[in-house]
Parts: sequence; C-alpha cells; structure tokens
Amino acid sequence: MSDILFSLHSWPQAIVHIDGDAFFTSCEEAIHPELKGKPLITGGERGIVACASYPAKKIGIKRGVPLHEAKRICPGLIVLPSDYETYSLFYRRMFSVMRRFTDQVEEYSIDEAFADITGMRRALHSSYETIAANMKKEIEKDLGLTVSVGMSLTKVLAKVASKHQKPNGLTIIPGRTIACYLQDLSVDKIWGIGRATTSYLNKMGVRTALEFARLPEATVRKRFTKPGVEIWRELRGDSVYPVTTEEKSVYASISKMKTFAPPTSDREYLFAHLLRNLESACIKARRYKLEPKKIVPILKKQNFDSAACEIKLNRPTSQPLELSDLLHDAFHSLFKENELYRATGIILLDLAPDAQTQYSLFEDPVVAEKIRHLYAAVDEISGKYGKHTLHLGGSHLIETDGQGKRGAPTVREETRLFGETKRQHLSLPILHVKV
DNA sequence: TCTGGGGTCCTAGGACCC
DNA sequence: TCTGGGGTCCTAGGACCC
Repeated sequence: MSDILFSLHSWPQAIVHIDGDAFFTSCEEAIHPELKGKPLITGGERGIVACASYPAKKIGIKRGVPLHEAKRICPGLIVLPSDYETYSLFYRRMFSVMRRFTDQVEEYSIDEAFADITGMRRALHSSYETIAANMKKEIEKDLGLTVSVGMSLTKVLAKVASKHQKPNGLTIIPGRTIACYLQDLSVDKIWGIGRATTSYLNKMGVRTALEFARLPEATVRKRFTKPGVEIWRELRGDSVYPVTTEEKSVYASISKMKTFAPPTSDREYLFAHLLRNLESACIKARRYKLEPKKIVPILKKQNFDSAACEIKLNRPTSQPLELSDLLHDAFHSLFKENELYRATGIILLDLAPDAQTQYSLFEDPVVAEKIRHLYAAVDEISGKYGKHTLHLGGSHLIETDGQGKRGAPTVREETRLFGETKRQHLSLPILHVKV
C-alpha cells in the first residue's frame, strides 16, 4: 500500500452515486403494493424484458430475455408494459430529493444520479457519510422504493461503491480503503471499460482493478488513449470527471436502427428498410421540433461490421420527402453487390430547433412550405391511425415483411407503379396509404 | 452472451490550406 | 514540378453506456 493516493485520510472530493434497484419494477410496486415480492417484469410492449424485479432475477430472468422464454421459466410471471411517463415522475422526484442536500446533482440516466457534496459538511452539520445515508433514507421515504448508494472520491469509485452492495446498499470508500475494494474487482466491471479494453488489459497481464490502478503512469500514458488514462486516474482517487449539472439539451442525435432476419443482399429491400428508418427518425425529430443538418445512413453487415457515410444538407429538414433522393445516392455508394446485410440504420445529426427556415435562392419556397404542411397532416393522421399509416412509396417494400412475401412479384408490381426514374420512384408517388 | 436499440464521446487519417 | 512541414477541419468507425 505504498501509493500516496491510496492512503488518504481526508476527502478532497466527496462524490455520491445513486442507483435505483430494479427501478422500473420498483416504481410499479410503489404504485401497486400488492405486487411487492412477486416475480414481475416490465417490457411487455417490446417482447423482451426491460427490467426484472429481484424475485424474478433470482429465478434467472434477466434484462433482454425474450418474453416467451421468461414465461417458460416462470409461468406465474407478472408482465407489465414499460410506462416511462410514470417512471419519469419517480426519477424527477429522486433528483429533487437529492437537491435538498446540494444543487450539484447530475441526472445521469433514468435511474442513476451523481451528487458532488464536497464542502457541504458545515452547511448540513453532518459528516459526508451521514449526508449520503440521509439522502438514501429520504429518497426511500419519499419514493417508496430502495436505492443503492455509493460514495467515494471520484465518479468512477462512487460507481464501484454503489455496485458493491445491491440492492439497498450503502457503501463508503474513503481513500485509505480504495485498494481493498479494487483488489477483487475484475477490470471489466469498471465503468468505462468494456470488452475491447478488458481483453487488451488481460493481454498485458492485468486482471483486477487494483492491478490496473497500480500500473506506472508512464506505462498508462504510453499504452492508453484519453479515456483509459482518465479512468486510471479516477481509480486512484484523482477526480477528473466533474459532476455536471447543466440540463442535458434535448438530443444531440436521433437514431433508428433495425435488424431483420434473415440477412439479405436485396438492394430494393434494403433501401426500403433504410427509408423506413429515416421516416421513423424524422417522426421523432418532428415531435421534438428538431431538424438535422446531417444524416448518416448505416448498413450493418452480417459479420457486424458497418458501413456508413455522412450526408450534409444544404438546409436542415426533417421531411423524408426532401431527403429521399440524397439518401438514395448515399445508399448506392455504400451498398456492395455480394454482401449480406443484417440491419440498416439512420442517425440524424447536428439537430437544431426548427425555427423559421431560410430557403436558398434557387429553391421554390412554395413547394417547401407545401411539404411542411403535408407532413403536419401526416403526423396528425398517424396520431389517429398509427405510425407510418402514410409513408413514402419507396419504403413500402417492408410492409410485406413478416409474411414471408419479401420481394414477391406482387410487391415489385406495386413499386413499378411508382415509376421508372429515380425521381419518380422516390418522390412523385409521395405517400402510400397502409390499409 | 451466438449478439436489440438508442445514445455519447473519442480518434486516426484524409483533405485542404498556408 | 517536386519538395517539406504544420495546422485545422472533417468523417468513418470504434468503444462504451444504459
């Protein structure tokens, strides 16, 4: 234990991490107490388990498990749809409880938060340990559910702490005990270290968090990039990640990705899929009144490699009708004839609020305005009759998906109606009504 | 883990410009 | 025309998170 930082007795920083215990199901139990203690999951709407209660976890039902599999394991399983509206009431409540102690609160995700309570001992007349314990107590009292709390010198160590005992844990890691908590922790359990870095570290002979933290600085700087160096410092109690309190601006990007089976190299089918993803992403963008300056189409190959490129727009728009030609060109530069693909995706980037658009000199503002009105109507109809009730002709091929009719002659017949040239094919038929 | 979906951030290398 | 060197900006892809 010769390392200076590992023998600290003071608190240069005091960071708290709070992690909801099976948060979605716990919210449900808080509202419906009769569900408490039963095997319960949310995620019914998507066909996979989004969150499993502890009794369900105990019998082997984990996140991501298909619903039918979960029901096979536990026939009496209670399945609920994920109700994000309700859960968001709970997590907002959790953040506001934390703000009674300090305004340095970071809303990290729907069930996790950080708080920087450095310097709050005098104001709150308590030790850091007591502040963390009180936060936990008040959250449980106000929300009616339990959380796991960790406190240490840095965000990475606070995460180690909150994970150390779950559910309903309270773990404090002061400087002098850091080494004890790291010695049995394998590197892949560290926040920010994933599969790639784990196998890299293992090849270096480093298996535990402590072994990583004890590497000499020169070695770390030589063999790792910025994120690696930062995590190494955080593990040693040297705080580099600040608790950020700014409200997260709505979205930096919006993406839609979809896998289909079996993998295919059917050009038309793939493009239809890509176009459908564009429509889905644009629906979300319009809902948040955002418009992208760039769009990125992605083709995911069977071996999980992906090909992508960036399309710059000369004017931000979230109207697929104005993007389909560009997307078509990009698609053909990405697509390779003899390649099998398993998924397509779209990312909308550089999102800005859809303020009054400046039309370029050569554009017909009347047409652009018409398209805007058209999509206002499309959104209204979708609100009534369901998403994609009206969609681009070019994305229509995938409508037969699931009935095993992909690429069937009738479908091609239908697309032929849309015309021969690219322009007509993509734009003129405009919308196809799903019946 | 025989592999879903939606996000964020980082970086190597190319393009372009003195 | 070939040469160097250095800076900035952009983009495709990787890694990671929940």
